[in-house]
Amino acid sequence: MRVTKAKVAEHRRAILDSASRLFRERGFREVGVAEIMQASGLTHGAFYGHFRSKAELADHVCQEACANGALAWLKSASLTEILDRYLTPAHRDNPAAGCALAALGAEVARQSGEVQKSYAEGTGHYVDALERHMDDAPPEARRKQAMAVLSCMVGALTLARGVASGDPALSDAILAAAREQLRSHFGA
Amino acid sequence: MRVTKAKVAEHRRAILDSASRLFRERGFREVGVAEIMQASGLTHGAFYGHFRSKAELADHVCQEACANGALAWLKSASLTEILDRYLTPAHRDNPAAGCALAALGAEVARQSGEVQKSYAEGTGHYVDALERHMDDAPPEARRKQAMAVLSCMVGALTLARGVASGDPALSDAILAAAREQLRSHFGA
DNA sequence: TGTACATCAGTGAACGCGCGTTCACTGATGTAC
DNA sequence: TGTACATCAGTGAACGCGCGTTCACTGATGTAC
Repeated sequence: MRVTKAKVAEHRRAILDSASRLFRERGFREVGVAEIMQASGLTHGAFYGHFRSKAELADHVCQEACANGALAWLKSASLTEILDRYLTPAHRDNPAAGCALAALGAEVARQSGEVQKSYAEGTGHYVDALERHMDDAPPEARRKQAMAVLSCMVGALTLARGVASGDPALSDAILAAAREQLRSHFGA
Repeated sequence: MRVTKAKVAEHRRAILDSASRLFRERGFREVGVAEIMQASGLTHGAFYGHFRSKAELADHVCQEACANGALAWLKSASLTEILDRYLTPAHRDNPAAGCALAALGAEVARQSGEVQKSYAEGTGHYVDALERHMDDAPPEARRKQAMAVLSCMVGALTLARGVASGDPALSDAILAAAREQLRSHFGA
């Protein structure tokens, strides 16, 4: 049955949000259209009224997740605050609501050119945001420091997630070590 | 037709090697049994004479790739040599022959407990190997430094791969920045 | 403001393809005598 | 060492399930008068 224009927009938003969470949690391939629609409170077939294909949905999700992210917060918070929020067991254990760069990084390389563009732009923005916090360094070194800091953050989260079940203590230790090292080398 | 025992072992090795390359290059889900067998010079159906399932193959591949890796080399090389080999466009562009921690990290969390154990052990060994190179630090700090260095290496490679098509210059810059920062902070 | 009708978002079932897995068969290997 | 036979790795086709996609249908929405 037909539905209010407002409802249509609401449904589209619900699909994007469900997909964003599910994709970050389990990856593109492991999540089906049927599951996304169920999580959005709609039926399987309604999907194609909103998107042309699953790939198109993946494009939109990546663009939103990578481009927007928590950029405003990244710019206003201090580096210590950023590290204390990013490098935690809570973030590790909840990829669905976490950093898209870390969650989707490996899969992005196999997606469309659009997605890769979005991911690259998102990464660039993250570097920009971190660059502002590299206080005690000559200007031309700040960007390099920001890239190294972001690499360490993403890598620590990735490794911590990979070993979370197999060696929980190591997982916690990696997060703590990265946090400590980054703070002592780049912190205020 | 039946085949020499030596040939059987050779075929099993070929399957493991093909799968190891293909999985690192495109991920577990994106690579089919048929493709692995074709790359191994055998037919589709012969697979199940060697492994009980695709999941069992994934287990074995992870164990080999994560546990063994290039550990001997990691221990004998200097930190500068390690960084100069790991953080390069060549490594970025050839995941099939590259670091399993970086290539499989995101997917390992969705694999069996066996695989996760292997990944955790592999990560532990990498940390051990790097720890030896943290010369100018008190012993209790070396392990933390090693974990941060490994995080930065894996994260830089992941990010560089993610943005490789979307922003090639940024991709090269990330590798160079991580290499430079790690060398200046931890190098000999 | 009311009424009549065209539009179209959502439904639920069906389709078709790909992929993991199975199986009857083949013929070379390895073994028993 | 030779011969006869059982074993079994590999073949190629088929099966069946899951998933992305399509479609005829429904009935509420929004519009034209």
